[in-house]
Amino acid sequence: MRNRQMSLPEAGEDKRGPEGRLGYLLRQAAAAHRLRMERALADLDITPPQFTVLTMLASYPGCSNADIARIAVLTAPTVTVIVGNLEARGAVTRRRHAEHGRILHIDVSAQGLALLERCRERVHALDEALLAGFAEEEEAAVRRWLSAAARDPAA
Amino acid sequence: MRNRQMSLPEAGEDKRGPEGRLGYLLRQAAAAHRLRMERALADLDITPPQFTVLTMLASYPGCSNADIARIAVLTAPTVTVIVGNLEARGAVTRRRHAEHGRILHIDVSAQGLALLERCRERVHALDEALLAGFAEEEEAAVRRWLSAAARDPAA
DNA sequence: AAGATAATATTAGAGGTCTAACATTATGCG
DNA sequence: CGCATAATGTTAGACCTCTAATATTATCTT
Repeated sequence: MRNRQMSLPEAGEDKRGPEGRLGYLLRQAAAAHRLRMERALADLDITPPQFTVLTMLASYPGCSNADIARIAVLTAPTVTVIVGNLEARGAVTRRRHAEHGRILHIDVSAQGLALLERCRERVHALDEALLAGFAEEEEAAVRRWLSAAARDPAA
Repeated sequence: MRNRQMSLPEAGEDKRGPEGRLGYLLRQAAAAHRLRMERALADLDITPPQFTVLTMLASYPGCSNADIARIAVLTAPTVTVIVGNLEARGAVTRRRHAEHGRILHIDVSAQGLALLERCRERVHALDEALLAGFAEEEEAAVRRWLSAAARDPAA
């Protein structure tokens, strides 16, 4: 049932090649990268968002749910879900702030640190692959563009 | 509770500026663009994925669930959800193939077409904004890079 | 013609993401 | 001090996305 009547386009053709709309291209590229990461991490039983949050927790130990939401540009409920899954998995633990009774500090467990190391190699390899065949000037343009697109999600 | 003990970074600083990891930048940029689209379309009661699928259905009328999954690079269950919501909303209708009893053809309703037109203006405006401040050479590099990143989600 | 293979559509289950609403705790102002 | 405001964490509900499994229908092979 490939091309029934009017020959549908293949992936990368038509509006979905380099001439397509930028927003569409951006979504496709991000979805493909997410899927590659998901599959690269699947046997370690960790998801890409969990890896991202775990990385931040390792960089800024003891920060709170709200802190993570701010630096990861996610909402508080989203972070609650991700940290909940990391906790259920044993990668992080939580403790109440000494004086501020409401705040919960999050710490990466030894098991979580070991897990993080194993993830890093694979994710970095995928990141490297994103640059294959591009000159430094092009890379600089891409970085500048992505940073600009990431700013002001509210605007 | 801004900077409690060790001064957490602001958005766009640290690993999240143009020097950050490309995969991370890509995710942030796509998430920001998705959120902008969500908010731009919210009052029309349609989501970005629904807009994407509706656009494809208008371009290739009468194609099936599986056709959409192929050209949008999504899985069949995902498309089932999105088309189901479009149908519940009255933007599309479905009919059985004349001879192939299993295939369901999807058609955009008049209401769906009118809706699509209203969406297009807003989405195109957001797409234009993605290019503000970038030269043609840079745009070409970005397009080439996004297309490369979007290829081979399985690899 | 009969059985094996492939394609289509759907359901179930898990996880991520948002908005809206709520409960709890800090902080600030009169 | 006491109340208003803000920050933190959570729950509820909706949607998108995946993998895995199932049912139905077409097609191919022998």
